[in-house]
Amino acid sequence: MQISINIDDPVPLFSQLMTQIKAAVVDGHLNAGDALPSIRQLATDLQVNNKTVAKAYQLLERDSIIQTKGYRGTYIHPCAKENCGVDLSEEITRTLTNTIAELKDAGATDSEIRIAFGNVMNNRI
Amino acid sequence: MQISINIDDPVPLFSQLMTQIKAAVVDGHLNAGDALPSIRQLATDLQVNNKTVAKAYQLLERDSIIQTKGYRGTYIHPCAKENCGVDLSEEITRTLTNTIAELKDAGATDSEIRIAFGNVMNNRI
DNA sequence: CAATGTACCATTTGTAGTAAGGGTGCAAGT
DNA sequence: ACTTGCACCCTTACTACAAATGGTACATTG
Repeated sequence: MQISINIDDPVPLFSQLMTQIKAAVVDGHLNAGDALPSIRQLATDLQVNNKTVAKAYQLLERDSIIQTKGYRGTYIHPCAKENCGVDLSEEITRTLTNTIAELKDAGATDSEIRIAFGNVMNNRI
Repeated sequence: MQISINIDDPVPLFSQLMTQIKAAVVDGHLNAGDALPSIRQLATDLQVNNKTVAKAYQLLERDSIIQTKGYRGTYIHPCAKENCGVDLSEEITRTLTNTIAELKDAGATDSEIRIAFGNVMNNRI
């Protein structure tokens, strides 16, 4: 598995990581059950912080692309290939687009929507 | 009509203005058809910028609390009293609360929701 | 003990948005 | 001429957040 990180790329490092691991899965370079390097290992190899790799791994696990087994390491999820097609962030964008369109139709200002959004996200309702 | 602005109040000036005008409407101090001071006039009286008053007036007109008739001045909307009960910002908050709850149930991260929201609001879809 | 994922503390940098102010100009009606 | 609302320009604070980094510590298993 070859992973390369480009610091000059405006795409966040953790996002580059996720993209490349997903790509390796769909290409077949990584298959169900394959072991991934540990967080510390990969972070050292790529010269990035542990937490950057940890973040990518966390999101990949949430998307069921990988499986972390605690002290036993991290492996490719049995259903990784199928789950690569499911892009949660696209779903989020679609849902929000619809909701925001509704609000604007109702006469809401961009600013008002932003303020209300901030309040909801911070539980200051 | 008495309007007082408190600069030390964390509530934005334009928001204080809106609140007080609405209050005057429900109290009966301002009735349908009554004339409001012009933007420049009120701004001078309260020692605030024209644009601050203009912003309050714009939002009040959108909420059908007042009616601006161009060069002829600004007046209380015929249905002002009824429309004071309709708080659009509450509606916005309710709608967003529901949508965001759905997204979180689906496994979305706060950060992801924020990013997606920002993209949608800026048409960078 | 070594390695694993994970959780917490913290910081810095850059970006984006609100709120408010200052200014200048324009079309429309009196 | 004068006033009206409204449209742009630009600037200043302030706040919130993302991204990344640093360090320390934990329980677990081999």
